[in-house]
Amino acid sequence: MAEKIVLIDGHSILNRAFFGIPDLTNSEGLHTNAIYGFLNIMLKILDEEKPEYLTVAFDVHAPTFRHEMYADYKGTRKPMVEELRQQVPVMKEVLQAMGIRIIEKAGLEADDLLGTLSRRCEEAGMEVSVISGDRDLLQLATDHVKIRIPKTKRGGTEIEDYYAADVQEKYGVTPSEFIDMKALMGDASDNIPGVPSIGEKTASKIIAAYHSIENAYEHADELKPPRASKALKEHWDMAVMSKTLATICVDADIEYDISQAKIENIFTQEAYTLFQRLQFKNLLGKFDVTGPANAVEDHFRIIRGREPAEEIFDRASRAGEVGAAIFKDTENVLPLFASQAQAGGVALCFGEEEIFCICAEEDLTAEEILEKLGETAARAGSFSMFRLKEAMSFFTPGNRENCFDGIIAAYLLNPLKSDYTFEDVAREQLSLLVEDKAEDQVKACYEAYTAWKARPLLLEKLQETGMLRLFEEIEMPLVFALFDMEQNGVKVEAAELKEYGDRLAVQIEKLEKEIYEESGEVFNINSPKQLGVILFEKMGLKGGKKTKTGYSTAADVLEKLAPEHPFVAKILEYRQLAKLKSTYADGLAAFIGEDGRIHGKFNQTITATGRISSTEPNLQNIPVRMELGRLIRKVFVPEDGYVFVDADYSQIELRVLAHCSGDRQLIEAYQEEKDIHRITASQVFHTPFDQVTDLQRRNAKAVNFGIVYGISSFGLSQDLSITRKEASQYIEQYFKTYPGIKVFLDNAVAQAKEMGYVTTLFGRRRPVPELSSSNFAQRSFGERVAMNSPIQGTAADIMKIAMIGVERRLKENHMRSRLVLQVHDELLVEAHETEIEEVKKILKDEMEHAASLEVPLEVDMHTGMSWYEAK
DNA sequence: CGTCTCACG
DNA sequence: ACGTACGTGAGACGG
Repeated sequence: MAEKIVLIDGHSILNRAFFGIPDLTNSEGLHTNAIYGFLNIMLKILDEEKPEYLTVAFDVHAPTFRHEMYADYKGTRKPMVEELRQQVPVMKEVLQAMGIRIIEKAGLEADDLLGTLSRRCEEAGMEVSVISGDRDLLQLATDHVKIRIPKTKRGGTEIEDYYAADVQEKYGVTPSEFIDMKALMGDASDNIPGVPSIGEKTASKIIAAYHSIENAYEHADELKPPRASKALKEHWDMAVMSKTLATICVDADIEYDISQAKIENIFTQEAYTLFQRLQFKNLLGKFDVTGPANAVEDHFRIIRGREPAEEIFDRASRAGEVGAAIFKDTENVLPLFASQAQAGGVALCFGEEEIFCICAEEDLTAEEILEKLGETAARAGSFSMFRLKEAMSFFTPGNRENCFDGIIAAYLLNPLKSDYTFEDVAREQLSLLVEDKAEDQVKACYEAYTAWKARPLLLEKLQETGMLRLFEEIEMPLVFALFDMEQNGVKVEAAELKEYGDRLAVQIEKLEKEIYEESGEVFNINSPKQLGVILFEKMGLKGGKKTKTGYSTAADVLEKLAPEHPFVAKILEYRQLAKLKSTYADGLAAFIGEDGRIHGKFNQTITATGRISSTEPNLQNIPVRMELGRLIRKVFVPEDGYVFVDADYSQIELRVLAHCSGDRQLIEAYQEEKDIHRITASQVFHTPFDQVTDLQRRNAKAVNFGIVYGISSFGLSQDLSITRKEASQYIEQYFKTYPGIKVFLDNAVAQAKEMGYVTTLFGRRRPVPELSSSNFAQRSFGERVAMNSPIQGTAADIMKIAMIGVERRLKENHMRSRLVLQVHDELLVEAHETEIEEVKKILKDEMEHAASLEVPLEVDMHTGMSWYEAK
């Protein structure tokens, strides 16, 4: 059987993949979608065809022979968008790593390379497949040269195949006649002019009848549509030129040694490393990874019984470094209570070949195993796990100082991911692939091994990125502070909450009735779609469309209509009440535990900036701005014998900005310790401090906020309901007043552009991949992120330091008071009534001294018998 | 499961 | 001409 070669049109397939696949970026901010798509297409074809040889052709971006001849027509090629351009060299790197032959030659287009190679290979008796997205190449089709055009459709790529006969069938002309057809009809995408007024239909008819433009020209008078006849005679020179442009060269002078195109193993170690960097997870499965992968499978042992288990724990304790994982008992759990599954045992690793799975049995219960685990943690040199905070609901590590959480490390190294798993860490740090199907015990062994093995690597990366101290001194201690806070929970009066909900229900029902009556029909007020139709069609209000699915009924739209239309005001009120009832009254009630407290989760690996997030329920968005909503805070109460002490930072972000920018004016303004917005207004509007009007102050405040968010004239104009021009003037004035701020913000963007990330005062990094986008909106977003993240992130760092300090002091002094909530710039402590003054002192002290800035950190504090009172 | 809306800092 | 204020989470709707 004849040997096979596959020839790929590099740029064309890369281009196809780029536009066919949604944007992907790796953690370095490198766009990868085109490379990913290219590889998928290539692998699919290799799989199908199993060729002996493979070569990828690229254009060299210099004017080529054919370009030069008719520079006017071929000169204006659109520049490639940045996201695609940056992928080209990486694509070549990938191919090289896979040992795939690349061919490119200055002065030749990929088409010509492909044409020449396909001809030569065919002559050498081979079967040739040419892969391209470009139909131009159809002219190369023969009985042994197959042109394959991939189409990215939903649900995979389909490939259209063309031998010479297929071209004939589909287009009614032979492959070589295809050139003549192009010469007549032209091709806008390739800047081939063609003959005016001749399109695809006419060209096809003419060439089918006369086979070449030369022959057609000789019979020009007979040509069917008289218009075409005239055009061809008048524009014969265009036709000739177009034919030259459209003809792919098949005898270019290139050196090509077929033996270099031989396909060896393309899944090389080098390629694996590169794929990892590009984060092509599902392509990694195609590699045959040997080595570390077997460490776990080959060496783990299942330990049953008390004595052997105790021996392992003992050996682990004496080992310097220990990795551990807890696995669930899947056998003795009713499916209904799966979420409350008990531990089935633990896996331990303390050496390359020391991997053990210790299972609970009758003579050794899970409780005992977990207790031993805590003791082992206390005695080991280092103790590594994943999701330590979650694991701590099963056991108590005897020492918090030597603990390591690989998930937290992974988060710091790339805070943009939506989830973090030990499998990802194993793959990224150890090139270790964990089988999805592995049973729980085996998975736990992998997890323990990964915890043990990846720890030094992760620490080294944290060191390299300047985040080791952040990790060791802030994030790891915070794990325990958050754990304690979750365990503490916050007391919520269930009965009062229900009463509040009932009161809302009455009002909601009343409003509902009125709304149905006034609109003349019963509809779902909660459905923006239905509501939009009622308001803007049935009732004919003006205030046009906005969203893709219909009319916008967002509050800011409705608020503009409300003064004129009491009906709209009722909708807004209904919305407000419905939200309070469903999200807060009913929503919170569902989370009250048997101890009368809500134990929400405080998550450490969610936000891109370093803030903590709160879920199940979200306790960081309990209403406060509107009185009716604020009332909910009355049900958050301290235990008998306790009082709430609430402490919040005053304008921490602006103070961070003052410090980080070093702007003398703003720093001095803060050292005055007066109303900062008024000072800003006074300086920006050149008005004496005590003559600043309310409007001026309000505007200055909005600008201050805007600066923190990464100011844009559009955003500010929206916020203040002014024109963009006015907003621009405010911003300009602001920057004139505080020139240091402008320099700081510009620097942040510049640094992000250069390095690809921004940092906080404590070294926390946030990558900003959006800055390399060619899309204006995306890029602008990146700029705002670059301005905002260092500020928001530094404030988050400071609060974390404060929390750790507060927790530490409360514990050190053996106090009964406890931290129950964190709301970004606010801490809520449930203080024992004998400890109130001490708690206040600790809060003030730890919060104000969490960081030493050029401006003082100020804390406002209140006490009360509910969160409502204490705020 | 994506979109819209809205609660917080 | 475009189309955004930064960071979150949850509930409701509707395909």
